[in-house]
Amino acid sequence: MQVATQPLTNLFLRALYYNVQRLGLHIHPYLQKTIRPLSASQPSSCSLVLGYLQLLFWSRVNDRESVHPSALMSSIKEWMHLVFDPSPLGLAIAIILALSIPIFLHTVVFRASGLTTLPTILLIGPSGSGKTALLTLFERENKPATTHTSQAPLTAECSLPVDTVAASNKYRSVNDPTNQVHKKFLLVDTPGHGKLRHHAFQNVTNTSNLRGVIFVVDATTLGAGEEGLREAADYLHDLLIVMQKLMGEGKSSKAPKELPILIAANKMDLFTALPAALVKSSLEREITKVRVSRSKGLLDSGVGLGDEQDEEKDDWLGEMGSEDFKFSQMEEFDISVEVAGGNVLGADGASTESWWRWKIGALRYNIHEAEIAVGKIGRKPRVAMELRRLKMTTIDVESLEKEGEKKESGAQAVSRKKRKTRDGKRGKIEISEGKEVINLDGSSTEDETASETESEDGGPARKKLKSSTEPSTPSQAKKDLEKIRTFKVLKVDWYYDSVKAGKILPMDGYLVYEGRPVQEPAQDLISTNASPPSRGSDILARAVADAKSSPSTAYMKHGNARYHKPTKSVTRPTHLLHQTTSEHDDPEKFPPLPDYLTKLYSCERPTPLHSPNDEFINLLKKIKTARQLNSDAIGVRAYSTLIASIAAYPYKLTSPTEVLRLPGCDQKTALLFQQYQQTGTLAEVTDVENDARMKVLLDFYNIWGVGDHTAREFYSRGWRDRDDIIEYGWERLTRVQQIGVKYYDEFLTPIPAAEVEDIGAVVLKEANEIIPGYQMVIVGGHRRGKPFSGDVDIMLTHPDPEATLNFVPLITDRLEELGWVTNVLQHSLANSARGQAPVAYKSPRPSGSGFDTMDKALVVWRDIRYDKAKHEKNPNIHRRVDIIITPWKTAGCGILGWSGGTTFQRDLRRYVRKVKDWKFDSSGMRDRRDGEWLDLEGSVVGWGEGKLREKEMKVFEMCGLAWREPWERCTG
DNA sequence: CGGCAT
DNA sequence: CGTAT
DNA sequence: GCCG
Repeated sequence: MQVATQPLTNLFLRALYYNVQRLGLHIHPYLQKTIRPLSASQPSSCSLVLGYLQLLFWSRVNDRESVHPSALMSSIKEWMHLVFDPSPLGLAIAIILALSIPIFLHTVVFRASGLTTLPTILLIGPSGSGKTALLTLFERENKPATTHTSQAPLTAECSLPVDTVAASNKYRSVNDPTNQVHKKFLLVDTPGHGKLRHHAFQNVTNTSNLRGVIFVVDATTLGAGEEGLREAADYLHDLLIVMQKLMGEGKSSKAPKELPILIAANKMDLFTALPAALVKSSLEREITKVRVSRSKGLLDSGVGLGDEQDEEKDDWLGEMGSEDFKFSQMEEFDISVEVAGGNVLGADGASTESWWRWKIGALRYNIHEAEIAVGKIGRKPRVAMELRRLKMTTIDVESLEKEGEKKESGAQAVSRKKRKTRDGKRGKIEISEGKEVINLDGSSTEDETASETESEDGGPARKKLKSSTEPSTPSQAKKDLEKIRTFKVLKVDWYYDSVKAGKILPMDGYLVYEGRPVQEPAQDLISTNASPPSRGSDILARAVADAKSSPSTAYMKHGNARYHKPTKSVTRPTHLLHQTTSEHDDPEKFPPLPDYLTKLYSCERPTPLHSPNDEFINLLKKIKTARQLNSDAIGVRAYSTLIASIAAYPYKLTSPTEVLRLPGCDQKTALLFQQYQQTGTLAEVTDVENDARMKVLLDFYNIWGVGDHTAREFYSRGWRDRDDIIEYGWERLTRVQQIGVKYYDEFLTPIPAAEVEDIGAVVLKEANEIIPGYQMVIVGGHRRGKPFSGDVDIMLTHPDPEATLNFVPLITDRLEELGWVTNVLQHSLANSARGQAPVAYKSPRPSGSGFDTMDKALVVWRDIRYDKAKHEKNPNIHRRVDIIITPWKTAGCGILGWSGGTTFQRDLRRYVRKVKDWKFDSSGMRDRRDGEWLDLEGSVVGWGEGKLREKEMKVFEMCGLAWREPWERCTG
């Protein structure tokens, strides 16, 4: 073999590739991206093989299985040499390997499914751009034919050399097994003439297994104002519309998952040609024009005959409401646009190289056509998770069988909840002397991997999955299944052992998971024979859930994200309010609207803890939460406002028109009320509650330390319950999130008012042990009169400003030492940013005067008192406690800022901004014009009993607000 | 159509 | 981006 | 989603 000039890597790759080939395998190229930096110069096969190599390397380093195919051993040795050889190349490779190892733990090798149709690429473009020449080039690899104007679509079966570089003979060796490897595909040329364009468009919509479109333009005719530019843009616009529509249909079986388009700027060799970047921008500019005139219907007749004319009118290319068209707007429809220059007739091979590369990308295998995946995954839930991440929806064959059996025998499905006992986790949360230590280092990874390999689900135990569930139970469902191809996940060992045996071994012992790919429009099929979410780790249920609730892809197709609203009401309410003049709807008959309810800001009106309309309000709160989880912050704002408004209404609502009178409520709110009145519930709430995704998001969102963003992030990783988080993501959680997960249930347990007061008393006592003279107010929900609280908010203040300075660490340390506080989640310096002292928030503060005060600590609390005779360990549950320290001079502001409901707080801030041009927060009030601190409560002197309440009242007064008792600030 | 608490 | 009200 |  010719070794001298070849890097060892290459040799090894080819050896490996040969083995892969012998087994009829293809490497899954979604790995390609990660490897590109290494193999950019040899795009195709080598990078694929490299992807596999990383797996070998990984298992070598982690040497857990001692199985190594002897056929590969020598190569591996060579490879290892290279890696440990301090050559720059070896080093670079080693680094890349190390970085990408986790990615390769999953699916790696795929066998191509028996596709009935070859992957197809369409060639489209105006006449004279050189399409046919390009076709011929690709077909023959080298010599473009001379031009002729094509009349009908021309199809050529082409072979893509797996290694493009091979064409230029750079790395080719005589014995190279990759020489013979070609991937076949169809290249369809379409006529360029305007009158024949419908052929091209029909091809886009009708071609099965369409992988991409190449739009060829003549770069010499694209100068500004030239007719060629206009024509090309025109054509491209219509083409993109067709593609957009196709992709927009989304779920239809025909639409590909993604549809890349290459704009091949031809004839770049001529000096009159526009550079590729310019081609792109001028096409974008021209398409913007086309788009505008199309939407006005002006150019309707200009384009072509027939089909597109009638339906075209209401179509808009790209992002709705966008001023300028950009190719990037097509991403939303999974259409990636790439512009690359080249030259069909060029002598040098590089002239069309970028086109080649694009084509290989478009033709790469994707998991959806795979039949077998091999990976280092031993357990089914993990497989399910990885598949979710790859958006590969399958139905577990095992669970389908169970369904079938159930139907026949009426036997119960043995719901053996297959969650692994979470022993692996114990290493992470250690309990020592009643004080929990969250172990943050990665030391437990080892166990996890180990427990993964030895898990009960993996290995031969799985053997009886399908083949051995013998014909004695000839369920029809099962028989149907046999006919449909399934997607199998096997342990890598199958590959190793196969190579060793020199033949493809039966998969029985290696099968980790077998599933039936879900054909997209098969939803009804699923929902009829499946009971969605009952079984926790049931892949079937998850597949169903996923199929049903994929709002992200479904809605996002149209318009921009801002208008993405999950308003998929099943029972669609009438869109206009019926104005039947029954006595209930007669505005005259409504109870008089209290004058405070004409007020726009919720801080201007009393809002009691309970309202006659609590039931309706609770439904609205659920919609609000749904808005939050769907990243619609503005929707949250809107619902907060209207909830606060309704909560302040002292009468039971009787009609939708009555709702319209309330501030923050409008048509939409009235309709919601109407629906509530008629059905006793709200369709959107029902939808949300039945939505598996929303359930999961809510569960995550309820973890302390996890907000809506992170909840969605967890979901997108494929996690579906807290166990998934613990199993797959524990090391990546922040410390407080780990605590949040650990005490999930305890933190959600309501705290009775008496316990709240008890905790307050303990904190006050200990504060006074440090510095006597402290005063304490329990703020938060408890102060508003809630019989149960979610957490405890203790505000401490002291007449002496020196006492409150830097007090938070003192008190938390003491409480921690005494054992009341088990964890400090967060020490906050929020107030210190502006300081205890009056200081302009705009101008940089003068240094030196006590700005290092920590004003609050968020801690985990547990009562240390328990009956030691009865219990060995402390049985009390963990509580969330906030300890807030405020200097005396702003204590009124502090208490006010910590006592109102969220909406009350917002509206208070909005109010002082609008009415006074002030800026309020719990550390005080400032003037927005000059940033000066305003002393609102200085007129209250002394520090005796009742002074704090007086100070708070003073703040209301100075703001021009009527006093509201804390229990009148329950805005929700 | 911009703004929406700090 | 999380927390607090 | 409502207000100015």
